[in-house]
Amino acid sequence: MLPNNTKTLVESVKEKGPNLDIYRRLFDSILEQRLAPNTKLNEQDLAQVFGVSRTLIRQSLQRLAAEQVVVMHKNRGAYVAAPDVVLAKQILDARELIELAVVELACGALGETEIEALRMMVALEEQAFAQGDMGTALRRSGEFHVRLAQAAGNQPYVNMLRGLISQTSLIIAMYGQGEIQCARDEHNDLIKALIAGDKAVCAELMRHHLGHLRTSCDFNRRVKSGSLAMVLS
Amino acid sequence: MLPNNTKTLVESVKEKGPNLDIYRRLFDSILEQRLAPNTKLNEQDLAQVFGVSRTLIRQSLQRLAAEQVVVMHKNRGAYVAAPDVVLAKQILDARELIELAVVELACGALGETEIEALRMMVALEEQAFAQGDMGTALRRSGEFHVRLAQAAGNQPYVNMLRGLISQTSLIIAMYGQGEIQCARDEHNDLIKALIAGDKAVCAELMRHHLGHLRTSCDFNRRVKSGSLAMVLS
DNA sequence: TCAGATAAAATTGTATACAATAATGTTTTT
DNA sequence: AAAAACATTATTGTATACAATTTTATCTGA
Repeated sequence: MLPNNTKTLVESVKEKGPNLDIYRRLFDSILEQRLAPNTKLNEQDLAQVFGVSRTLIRQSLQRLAAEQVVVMHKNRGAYVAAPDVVLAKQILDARELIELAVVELACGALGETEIEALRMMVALEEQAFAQGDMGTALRRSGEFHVRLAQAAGNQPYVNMLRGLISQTSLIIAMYGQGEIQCARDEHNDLIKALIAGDKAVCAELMRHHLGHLRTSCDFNRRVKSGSLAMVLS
Repeated sequence: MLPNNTKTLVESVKEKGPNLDIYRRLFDSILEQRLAPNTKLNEQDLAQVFGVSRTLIRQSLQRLAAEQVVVMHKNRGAYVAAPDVVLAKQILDARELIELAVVELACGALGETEIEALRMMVALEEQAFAQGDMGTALRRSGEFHVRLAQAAGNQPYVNMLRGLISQTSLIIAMYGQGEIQCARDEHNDLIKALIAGDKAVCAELMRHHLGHLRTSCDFNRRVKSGSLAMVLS
């Protein structure tokens, strides 16, 4: 059996507003890295934590599985996904493809409202970072990118990117090291460039931004925390 | 109320091998356009048709909804998705983005096994077409593209493309006119070009191929069949 | 006759109960 | 003591039961 990280799971999810639905809370918990890759997601435990029946828990888990944030093994339950090195690189490639397309669309085409919203997201991200809440900062960093895709005005891009970004969180959790957030000003730079409207510059900024992500990962290292438990199981 | 296309639904889904699971059968039924956009998917009816409880039906519907093939309205049930003109264009744009990336990866990099598999898919598609089974032909056409993405070796591309292709089926059902399949030889041409290994040629072929899709759609026309029922509901 | 209100039916949403499978612990055998 | 076989427990998979909501049908009053 897994060394009981079930309790950790429970505690990491509790004490939040009761308004957010179960899916969202699980999703955010994973994005904020309070649920490590390979963590087993026991249905009954989660049902108790959230105060609902297993029915709703299963719905959420299945939706997360459809997004590749969770993997479900038949008759053996759900686990936080843990992309291997090969998949991790594919995810980052795919993300770059989408993000460059987004930037292409958004460049010089942002309305005042959208610009304001993006600036707000950056502010929130920096605030979380300043408070040392890295999990929230990471999640908000992702939300910035999703918001940008929304501003670009292509719904499939938004959907696809959302999935890729959540998987990026998993990749960072597994292979990340050092200061991933060190380049968070880049979001502000990107906004400026998008307003300026030079597509080549925007694309280069985004490429550079995502490049940081790659270089901050050590794909040689054997995976982090949760996975050990998985191996021992 | 909707003019009872529930019976149509039932008949369109029945008489298939019992091995395929429910999700797959629903998915294929939509891809083969036996379930028109906006068709209501009644849970109890489906449960009876498939001989299972609503539990499994709901699981399948929720998964289809996660893939945007079905939309679920709270307390009002599931309907086959019916992308509007704006979304339809976004979907085709997104599909082109992914497909071009796939072609870029696959160009000159296909193994003998993959080539053989792709040729097989084309043969199956043509066979269905020859037999006048347009639904199956359309589905297999999509499967060819998915198979190509698999051969390209990037899993996220496969996942994203799968969703986009299924939505393309809906777009064709709603806006398509004339001979969509008229250019089905293009799949064979594409295979040849991929083997030859000229990326520019491959990209151009794919662009052209997807261009056919756009030109075969009339986005001015008001949507087809099912949607009227939706309006009347 | 038609609009609105009210009652009945149908449909979806959630919880619970039971079945099937896997994980764990104990006993038995060598 | 180690390994295999069995029994027990825990967990997931599916069906059913009940609650909430919406839709349809009926009734009422102008």
